[in-house]
This record gives sequence, C-alpha cells and structure tokens, in this order.
Amino acid sequence: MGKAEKTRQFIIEKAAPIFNRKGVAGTSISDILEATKLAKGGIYGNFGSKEEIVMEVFDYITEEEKQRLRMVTATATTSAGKFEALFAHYARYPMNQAIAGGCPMLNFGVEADDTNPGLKKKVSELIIYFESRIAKMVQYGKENGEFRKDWDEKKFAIRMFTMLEGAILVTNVMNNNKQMLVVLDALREEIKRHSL
Amino acid sequence: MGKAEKTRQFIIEKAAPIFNRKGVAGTSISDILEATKLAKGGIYGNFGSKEEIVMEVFDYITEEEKQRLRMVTATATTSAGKFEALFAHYARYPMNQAIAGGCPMLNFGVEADDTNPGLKKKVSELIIYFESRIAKMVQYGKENGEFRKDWDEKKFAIRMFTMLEGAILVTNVMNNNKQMLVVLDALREEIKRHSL
DNA sequence: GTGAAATTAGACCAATTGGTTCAATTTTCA
DNA sequence: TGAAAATTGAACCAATTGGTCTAATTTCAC
Repeated sequence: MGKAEKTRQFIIEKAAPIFNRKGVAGTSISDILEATKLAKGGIYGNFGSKEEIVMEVFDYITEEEKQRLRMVTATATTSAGKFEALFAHYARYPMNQAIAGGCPMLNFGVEADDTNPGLKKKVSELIIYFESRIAKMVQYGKENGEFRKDWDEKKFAIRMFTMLEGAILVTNVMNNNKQMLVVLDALREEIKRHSL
Repeated sequence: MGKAEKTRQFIIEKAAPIFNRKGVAGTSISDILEATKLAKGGIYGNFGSKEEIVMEVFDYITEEEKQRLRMVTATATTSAGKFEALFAHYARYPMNQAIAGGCPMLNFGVEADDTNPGLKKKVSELIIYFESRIAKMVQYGKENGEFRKDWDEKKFAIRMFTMLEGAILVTNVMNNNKQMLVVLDALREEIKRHSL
C-alpha cells in the first residue's frame, strides 16, 4: 500500500462516522479537513469530489458491517446460538456500533432515497446481503435439525430486518432501548416457536 | 386569519414536503423561496430563522399525520376493520403519502437524532402517539370481544410500528413494496391469531 | 377614503460551500 | 544519493449559504 493509498484509506475511515452521523448534505469538506487535519490539497489530490468520498465511504462501511455480522455470529456453533449472539449484540445498541452514528443502512438509506440514486443502490445491495444472511442462518438450522422445515426463512428475514431497523430508529430518537428489547424478545420467541 | 398568518401557513405547507424529501441540511432557504415564489423578506418577515421554519413544519406534519391516521381508520366500525384499513393503506405506499418524501418520523428522526435535540423530541412524541393509538385499537378490540384478553397490546404496537418503519425504509430504497406486503401479511396473521 | 400598521421585495452582507491551482515538500527506487 | 514522481499545504475562486435592512407596497380599522 503506497502512501497515497494509505492517505485515501485514512480519509475514508475518518470521514465515515461523520457522514454517518451528520448525513451527506450535513457534512462539509471542512468537517473532513478538521477530522483528518489535512488541507484541501490532501483531500482533492486523493478524491475528485465530495460525492466520490461518500461513495467510497459507503463501500468501506459495507465491508465493516459485513465483517461485524460475521464476527458477532462466528463463535456460536448452532444457528440458534448465532441468532442469540446477534440479539445480545443488538441489546447493547448503541454501545457497539461498527461506525458511530447508528445503522448506516438506515442513515444513508433515508437520505439517499430521494437525493442520490447511486448511493441508494449500494444501500439496497447491503440490505439484500443482510436479509440473505439471516435467511441462510435459518436454512442451516433447518438442515441441522434445529428448526422446523415449514418455517419460511425469507419471510422471517424480512420481519427480522425491518423490525430491527425500526427498533434502531426508535432507540436513537427515544434515547433508550426499551422497544429494542421488546423486539428482540419477539424474535427470540418466534425462533423458539419454530425450534424442534 | 390575518394576511401574515396566511402567509406563514402557506410557507409551512410549501416547505414541508421539501424538508421531508431533502432533509433539513439538504434544504436551503432558496429552495423555499423557489417553492413559495416569495422573496427573502417574505420569509424572514414571518420566521426568524430556518430552524424556526423546520420546527413549525414538523408541527404541521404532526397534525397532518395524526389526521391521516384518524381518516384511514374512521370508516371501519370494528378494531379488526380499522387494522385492515390501515394495512390496505400501507399496501399502497408510497402512492398515498400525507407529505411527499416518505414517513416524516423516519426522515426527520434519522436526521435529527444526531443533530437537532428539539426536533428529535418532537419526533419522539409523534412516535409515542402512533404506538399508543395502535395499542388503543387492540384494547378496544379486547373490550368488544374481538380479540383475546391475553394479547399484549403495547408489545404488539411496538412490533407493528417498528416493522412498518423498517418496511417503509426498504420500500423507499428498493423501489418496490414486496417486503412491505410480507410485513403486512405477518401483521394480519398475528391479528387473526389473537382474534376470538 | 385615509392613515397607521403590517407585510413584502430585493439589494446587500459576511461566512461558508465545494473545488482549483501550483509551488514546495516527501517519498520512492534505480 | 539524486532525480523523478507522488503528495501536500495554502492561497485563491465563484457560487451559495443563512440572514439583515430598508424602501415600497398592501392591508385594514376607522
């Protein structure tokens, strides 16, 4: 990794939480200058525009989020265990965010959907990834005799994902995670109901 | 209503969908000038700042959303009927938004939570209102012998609200309402399961 | 209809926006 | 080590930002 490559990465990592917190429109180049302690040349020598930074920031965030999902579920050996690890993780939200500022799919998704088609597509792809990972966890559980075969994994993944995103919104706005805990209990119960 | 009062209201109504679509940071005063065809004096003679406009816009949106909820459920006579009316309404999302740009609780909530405590509080109150209305619909159904008494209305309201908000996010980002329909089916099934 | 008050248009402001340029400094590697 | 290439800081740019001010217009009570 050459110097330029390192600087690029450095800028991306510093900019990511700022964009995630304040939004794309709410983040100015000077915010990034301040966070990186670089001057303009340092930014525009490595990126062509603010838009280009945003796009690469989201790519970086995508990898971080995917890795976090892998890490959280890695140690558990059963599908039910992986789900429980995930729930325990969300129960501690917002203390354990990969990128400060809350769920990037929520933050970028809400802003991009009316203003930035390219970013919107990236968000859409990450949502699909998350949902398919959830569905696969159910599927493995079915194959290993943990879960009932008549459980519809795709529909469950949709319910789980939408409920979690809604719960993150409510947690952020309300400054407490009471509703998140209710959602997690509902998900736990649904898993129990479909366990053998 | 004096002239100034009318102009205030006019500005609020024109500005509301713009803020809802583009966000607070993404909306400039000149966007509002363009939409209202007023000049700066017309705006700043009636409002002290952009922030003041945003706050009043959200108050207006709050009333609109509350009224929409009332309207949609008004004609149905049973609680189950009111829920079905609500589901039919969300099934047509995003064709029937009160304010263009998607759910204001989602849009303003996501942006405000890291940037605007005052607005965040207003969003929080509207969420509480929505959830309590849902809970009350269940409660009335219980009192009228429609639903089982052991159904926890508060927990259901949380699940319903969070799932709907998540589904709105996904619908916006994906440009289709497939997941919304899955969520609505899940809610319908839960109601059936608790019906007498 | 008149006069005082309310309201508005638009010129103006300083600050900030995203972005360019280029000389000077670092880094790289033959 | 030295020279080419990569990288950087900072002055500079036009456009836009949110906001002010005042002269002109509109409104409305009498």
